[in-house]
Amino acid sequence: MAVYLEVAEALESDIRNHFDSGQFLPSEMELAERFSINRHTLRRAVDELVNAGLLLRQHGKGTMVVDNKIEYSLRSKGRFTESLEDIGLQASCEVISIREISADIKLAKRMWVEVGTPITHIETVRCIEQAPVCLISHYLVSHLLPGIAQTFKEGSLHQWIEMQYQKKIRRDQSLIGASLPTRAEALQLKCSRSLPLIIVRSNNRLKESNEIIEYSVSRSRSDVFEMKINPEE
Amino acid sequence: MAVYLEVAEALESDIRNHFDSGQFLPSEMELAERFSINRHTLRRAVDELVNAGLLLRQHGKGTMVVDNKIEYSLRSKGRFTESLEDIGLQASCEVISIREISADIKLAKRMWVEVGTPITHIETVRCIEQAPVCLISHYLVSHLLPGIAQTFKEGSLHQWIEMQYQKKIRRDQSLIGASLPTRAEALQLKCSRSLPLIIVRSNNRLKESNEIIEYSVSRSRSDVFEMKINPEE
DNA sequence: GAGTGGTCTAGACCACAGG
DNA sequence: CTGTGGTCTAGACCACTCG
Repeated sequence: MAVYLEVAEALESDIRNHFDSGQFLPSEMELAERFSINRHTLRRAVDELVNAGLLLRQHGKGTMVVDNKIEYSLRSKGRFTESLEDIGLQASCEVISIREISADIKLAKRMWVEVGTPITHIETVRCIEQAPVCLISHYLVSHLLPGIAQTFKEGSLHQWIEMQYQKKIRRDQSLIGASLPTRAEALQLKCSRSLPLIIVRSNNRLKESNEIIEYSVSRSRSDVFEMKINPEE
Repeated sequence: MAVYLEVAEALESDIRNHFDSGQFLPSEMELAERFSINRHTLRRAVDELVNAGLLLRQHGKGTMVVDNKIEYSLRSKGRFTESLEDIGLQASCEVISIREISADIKLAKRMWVEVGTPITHIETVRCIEQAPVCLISHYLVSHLLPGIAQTFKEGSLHQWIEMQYQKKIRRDQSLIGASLPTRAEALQLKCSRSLPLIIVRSNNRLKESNEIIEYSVSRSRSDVFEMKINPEE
């Protein structure tokens, strides 16, 4: 068996036993010395664990452990099955950012509004036991929700809207896809870049007027979530 | 930009232009000389294309081109949006295998049948313009569909069942997830192991008796498909 | 045996993060 | 500035395939 594979295995059990998620490994130099191998060989071993999703390299900073015991406890529960009615609607632990933007041509098309329409862009993250599991981008038609950028702080955005604005929201069609996370997404979700995300894009309308009020894109860890569809016939 | 990335790009267009699927590349030594770089750097470049699914290394033999031009024509059309009613139900070009098995504990649980119940397991592949894009595993309750293993050859399995057995089928709940392909799946779908698949698991029942007649698992290329959900309210 | 890819070592320098 | 990971080069030897 190749040296780098043996080192990878040894390293993995070291990490499982002595490291928590978010911690940084010793430097490549130090690890190479510890295993009495060349740095290149050590790197090859680390490559294995990076590909497996256990480690995340950060240029100039170090190599972080990203697979953690929390994740195990999540996994042991099995994957969440999330009713589609809730996706993008339910309690989001935390707001990451709120920005006022105006619709570019792509967004305008998706939301059926004019190019340049003022949009409130809210990024949220949903956590389970402190572990981020889902990122959601909400694009809201600003003039239908005056002041929301100032007032909304946390929790369920849709509940907030229904409470504060006395508006009922209706879920429109959704599209479900999958892709690998960007570097930024992997960092935010504290996961490997080789863990697929489930992407759900959906439009939401006002129940009365049928106007589109929101377009949202959610990106959920596929090791945690599974989307449930109930045909209503 | 790193040398190995530039070489990877140059190599890729070389391959697209001058190589067919199944052909072997010149040796690493020769390629390294041709690009005036070290063999290690050349290998790093080839790594990229191997990961991308364009090349396949074979120890002692050489490096083979495994990509197909079809993939491009698919991509250029954009992704299919597939109505959920169709997933796992619609025409499957080709049957890969048909086997009679008996339900193990896992399958029995999913299908709500007794352990040991005879099941007909049909593997099919859906193609678009000769390119495989979706693998489907059908698990059918054998005694409800006598002789299906002998008679079904190709096309839509569900149409076949409705025609031959005069039974109406009703889609039950579905679960949608995502994961990376196994080695075997990547080979069958002629795609890279880093292209996520969309996994849809669903049960189908007889419309009249409400008995479960089928459990199916489909695995679709996420660069080709996107699943559409219409809320029916 | 000749030729291919696979691994390991060694040393150098670059690019990025953070004090 | 220091320390980290990222890249490139160079040379050696091993393991596999095939004639």
